[in-house]
Amino acid sequence: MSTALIAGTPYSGPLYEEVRDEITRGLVSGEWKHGELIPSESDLAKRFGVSKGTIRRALDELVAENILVRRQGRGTFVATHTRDRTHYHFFHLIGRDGSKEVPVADLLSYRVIRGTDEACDSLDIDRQSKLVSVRNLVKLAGEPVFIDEILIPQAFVPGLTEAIYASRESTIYALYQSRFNINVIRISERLGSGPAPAEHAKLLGIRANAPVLIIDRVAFTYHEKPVELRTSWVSTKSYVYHSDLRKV
Amino acid sequence: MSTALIAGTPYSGPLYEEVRDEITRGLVSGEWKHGELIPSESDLAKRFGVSKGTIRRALDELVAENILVRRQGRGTFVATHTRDRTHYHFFHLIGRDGSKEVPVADLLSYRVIRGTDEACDSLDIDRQSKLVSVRNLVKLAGEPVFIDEILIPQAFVPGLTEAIYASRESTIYALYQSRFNINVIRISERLGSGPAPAEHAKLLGIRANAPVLIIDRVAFTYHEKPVELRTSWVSTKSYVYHSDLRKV
DNA sequence: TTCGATTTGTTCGTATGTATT
DNA sequence: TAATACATACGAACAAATCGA
Repeated sequence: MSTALIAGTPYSGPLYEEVRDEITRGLVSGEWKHGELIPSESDLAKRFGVSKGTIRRALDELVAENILVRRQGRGTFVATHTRDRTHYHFFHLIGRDGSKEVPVADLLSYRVIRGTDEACDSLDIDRQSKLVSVRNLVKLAGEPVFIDEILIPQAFVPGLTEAIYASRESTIYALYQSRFNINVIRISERLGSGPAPAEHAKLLGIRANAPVLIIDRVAFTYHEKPVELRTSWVSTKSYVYHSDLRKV
Repeated sequence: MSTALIAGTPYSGPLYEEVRDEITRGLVSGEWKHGELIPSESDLAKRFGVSKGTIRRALDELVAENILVRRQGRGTFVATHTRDRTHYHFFHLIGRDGSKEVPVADLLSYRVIRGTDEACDSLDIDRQSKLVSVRNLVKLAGEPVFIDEILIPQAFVPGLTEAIYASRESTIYALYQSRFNINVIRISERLGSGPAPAEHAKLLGIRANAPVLIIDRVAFTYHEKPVELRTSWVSTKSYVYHSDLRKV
C-alpha cells in the first residue's frame, strides 16, 4: 500500500522514487539553490520519515543524473555549472588530436525577437512569444570554430540585457543558474551536415557552402521542461564532436 | 585492510569493486556467455564470501553499464545484442521527424587487408596485422542513408567468411557475440562534416562533394579493449544523428 | 488453476571506516 | 580532538514477479 509522504496524496511505487521526486521539488522551488548544501542524510531521513538507506537510494539517482554532488565528510550539494563541470559535460568538441580547449565566445548580436511557431512549439510556450536571440562566434585555442545561435524565452530571463549577458563569467548555463535559478540538467542534440551559409563561412574562415556540422540542441531543466534552443554551425577542420556512449 | 577474494592477491579498495571485477573476469573468460543466466545473488554471496548487499552493489554497476540485465523473479542475465537492444543503444540515426527505422545493410564488399599503421594503433594490435574490411550501403525505410566501412582484426574473428557474414541475423555485434564471444559494451564516436566522395555520393543518390556527416567509431569490449573500427558517411537529408546527454 | 519455491526488488536497521571541519 | 557526514558492509524481513509441479 501507499505510504505517501504527503497526507492525502496516494502514491504507488517505490518509496525512494517518492523521496527523489520530493527532493526534486525542493530544487525546483528554490528551497535549495545551486551550490548549496542540502540537509544531511540523517536529517532527510527524519524529515521524510524513512530510513537512511531509502534516502541514500533517492540521492544516488539524483547524483547519477548529475543533479546533486556528494562529498564525503562535507555533505551533499546542488550541482553547479562551473567551468569544469559544464565544460566537459555539455561541451563535446575536441581537437582531432584529442585535445580539449576552453571555448571563448565573441558576441555577434543580442536581440529580442518574436519566436517562430516551430521554436515556440519546441520550447512548449505560446506562439508569438518573445525570445532573446544571441549569436556568438566561438573560438577554440584562438581559432574560430563555430557559430552559435541561442534562443531563450524572454519570460525565463526577466531583466536580462546585453550588458549583463556580455559581462557574465563562465558559461551561459551558469548565468541561467545564478541569476534566474534555471538549472539545465540535460541536453538533447541532433547533428546533421550541410553547406555553410555565406555569412557564417566568412566568420569561420572557410569558403561559402563548405560542409559544416550543424547541431540543433534543446536544453532541459527539471521535469523535462525545455528552456533553451541552440543551433551551432561547426567547422570540423580542426575539431570534431565527441560522443562516448555506454548508456542510453 | 584487504580481504582479497583470491588468496595472495592483496587488493585495496571497496569490496564491491573487487567482486565486480571478479564477475567481469567470468564474462571475459566465457564462464557466462551472452544471454545466459548467472548465479543468483545468494549463490554469488556464498561463492565470494560476502553479503548479498555487496553482491547487489557490484551487480548494480554492471547493470548500469548495460553489461548485465536483471529480471525480477527470474535472475540476472548477460546482456545480448538483440535487435531491440543494440538498435536503440548503439544506433543513433533518427528521422528528422523523430521516427526510428530498422537499418537494412546491402553488402558492397568483403575483403581481408593489411591494416594501416593508424588503424592498427587504434586497435592496439601489431602493425601490418590482417583486418577484415566490410563495406555496406545501409538503407532506412528503403532510402539509402549511409555507407559503412568496418574494420576488425582477423584474429578476433577466426573462420569468418563473406558467406557467414552475409547470412547473419540481426546486427554484426550480435554476430561477434554469438560466434566469437566478443561482447561490445561501449562505443566512442567522433563526428565531423565533409564532402561526399564521388563513389559514395553515387550510391547515396546525392551529388559528389555534397556535405555528409562522417562518423568514426571505435567499439570496445571489457577492460576498454578496442575490437572494431567503423567509418560511416551519412547523408543527412532525411536523417540526423541523435545524442541525448545526461551523463558523462 | 492453484500453490510453493526461487529470485530479484524494496525497506529497514546497525556497525564501522574515512574524510572534513 | 571531537563532532559531523558520507562510504562501505552486513543482515533481516517482506513484497512482487516468475515458473513449474
